Amino acid sequence: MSGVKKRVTSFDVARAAGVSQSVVSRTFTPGGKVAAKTRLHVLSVARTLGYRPNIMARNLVKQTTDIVGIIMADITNPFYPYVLQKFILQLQELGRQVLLFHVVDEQEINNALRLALQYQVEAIIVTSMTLPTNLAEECAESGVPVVLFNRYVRNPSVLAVSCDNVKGGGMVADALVNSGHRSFAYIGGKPETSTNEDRKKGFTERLSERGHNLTFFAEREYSYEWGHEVGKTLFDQHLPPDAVFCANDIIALGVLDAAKHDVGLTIPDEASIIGFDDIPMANWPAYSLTTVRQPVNAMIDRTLALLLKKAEQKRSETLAGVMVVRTSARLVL
Amino acid sequence: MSGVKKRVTSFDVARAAGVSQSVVSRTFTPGGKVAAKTRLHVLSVARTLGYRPNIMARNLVKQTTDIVGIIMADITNPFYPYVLQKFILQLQELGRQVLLFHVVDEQEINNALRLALQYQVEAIIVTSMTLPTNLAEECAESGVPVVLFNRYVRNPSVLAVSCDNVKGGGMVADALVNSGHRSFAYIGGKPETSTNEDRKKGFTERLSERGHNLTFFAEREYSYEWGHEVGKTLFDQHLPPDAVFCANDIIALGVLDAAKHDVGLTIPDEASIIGFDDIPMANWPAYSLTTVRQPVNAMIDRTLALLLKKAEQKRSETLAGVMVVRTSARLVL
DNA sequence: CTGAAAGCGCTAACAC
DNA sequence: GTGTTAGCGCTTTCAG
Repeated sequence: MSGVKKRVTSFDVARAAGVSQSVVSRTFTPGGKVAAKTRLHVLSVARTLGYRPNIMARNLVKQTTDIVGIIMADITNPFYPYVLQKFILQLQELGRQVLLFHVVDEQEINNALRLALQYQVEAIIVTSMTLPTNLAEECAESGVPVVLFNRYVRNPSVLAVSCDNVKGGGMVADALVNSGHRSFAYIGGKPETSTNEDRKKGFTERLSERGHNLTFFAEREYSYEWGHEVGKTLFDQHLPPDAVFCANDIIALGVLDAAKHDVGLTIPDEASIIGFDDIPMANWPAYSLTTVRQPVNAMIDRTLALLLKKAEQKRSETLAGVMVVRTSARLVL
Repeated sequence: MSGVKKRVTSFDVARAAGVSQSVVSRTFTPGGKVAAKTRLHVLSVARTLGYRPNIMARNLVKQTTDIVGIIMADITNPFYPYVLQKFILQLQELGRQVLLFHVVDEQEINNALRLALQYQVEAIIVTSMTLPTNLAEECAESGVPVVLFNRYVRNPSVLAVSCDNVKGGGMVADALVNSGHRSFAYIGGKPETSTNEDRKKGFTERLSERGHNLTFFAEREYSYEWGHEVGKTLFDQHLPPDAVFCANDIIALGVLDAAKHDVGLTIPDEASIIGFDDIPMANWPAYSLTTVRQPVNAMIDRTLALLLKKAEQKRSETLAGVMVVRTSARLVL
């Protein structure tokens, strides 16, 4: 009624229960040594007073936090909500909470990181962004482990977990060549990102090993709009490619829609389109997108292991993806 | 190298700079009164030592937090990533951070809420879930404002911001009836949720005012899979409805795919399908879904106002949605 | 303008 | 078992 309620502290409970404050503290500490009846009494007094232990105060004295910072850029790409959900669920099970930072561009990662550090997070996960080396070192110095998810940087001191994108690109090239395709396009995402570079590299290198080249190449960002836009120009050429590999699914969906709905092609008869990630929409009948599935669960597990398991050798990891064959590409297996 | 780095505290900086600890504190306090040259000196010492103010400690003494808790269930529904992103961006601008809780079912909201409270959050946003009344009161008692986003409960003491779903359902009914449709289906989401009940209510009531009834009705959950499944049985009837209103877009997309790809109907010629939300995919050419757009930005603004603006009359709000006409429904305007 | 001192709410020895 | 005491790192009077 009258403005801010005063907080109920362990002292209040102690006084009301006729015990010392430490007894209250012990009552709320998992292994705390308190006589069974005392504990019950304290608990009941606490309940009637509406007492809740202040975790922040606890964290302060324990010199630790159970908060993990997640810095995320691309949250509207359907790949990430699942990732985020899974991270949170796992972390919650491990007794951690998630402080989520959303950054719009790479500049801001700087601030986000600093902020996270100020909140004394126990560890930091950075998704779909790279870290300037100096920043990485700053984190290392402050003793807060940082792991990049789905990206990596050259510097081996920055831990990262990602899919084997080079291999993934190679698998796509092989499948396409094996099935008799003859002209190949690569539609990339954001330039200079490790995912984009590696998928492109894996694809083109395998292609040339098999005696083929790219006939079309473009890259800009990881979005449906970009895929849709470039798809329209791509298939408008007088001799469009018969195989298109897109840096991720959301781009591929845009390309697919351009091919089918804007240009009027029959897919996969007139062109094969393949993506990367295996987002939920890839399996929708409107798309039925052939793609390379990232081993998300395993990637998340490894990320958490690198972040929170104390006794383990820590080094970056690359997990293999698996090809998911649907009907957006004409593949003979 | 050697395990955990010791934290650098304001005392360390003070000692190294030859000043008192309070000077260091003031240096890092926005309006702090410190001689310009002292501040510069402290700042430089702080930098070389790698000092970062400990926000948790500050929060403890200031008896406030700049952390807002968001409790979210449906994060993989494409409607929510945008909502989440927007909330975070706005909150970050207001100098707040977001502690994100993901709950799988309504049971867990209990825990999530309690946890959030223990972390001394300044305010709590609950999306797409309702609050048992007792919980709501507990929050009120602890003085932490809670706002439901996109749901509400009868109890007027629980603040909520949502779209005018009754009106939205009515708009859809009107549009459909006006355009000569004759048999109407409602595919709902999760039963007993205010969104589902209100959209259904608005739709069916307006329908009956106009002399029509529902010929088909089903509800289960807000998911593509549900829409897809029910869509297949719906259109497999010998006299399927010519107008289908779905509780949200993601369901509608499933229904649409069932109609087009599983049953082989031509949309909108053989059936009109309308959704609710206006998620990004609704505008993709593969779907071109006619829908009711929720005024998300305004809803978010109002939510934050209710949560953080101190001097304002607080009561639940309902904002009007707007019909977005695309091509999944045969509408004459 | 600067320093000393008193907490914020809690945990963790250390005695009893 | 329980109480006492000393902090965790910081802000904030209150003197100087």
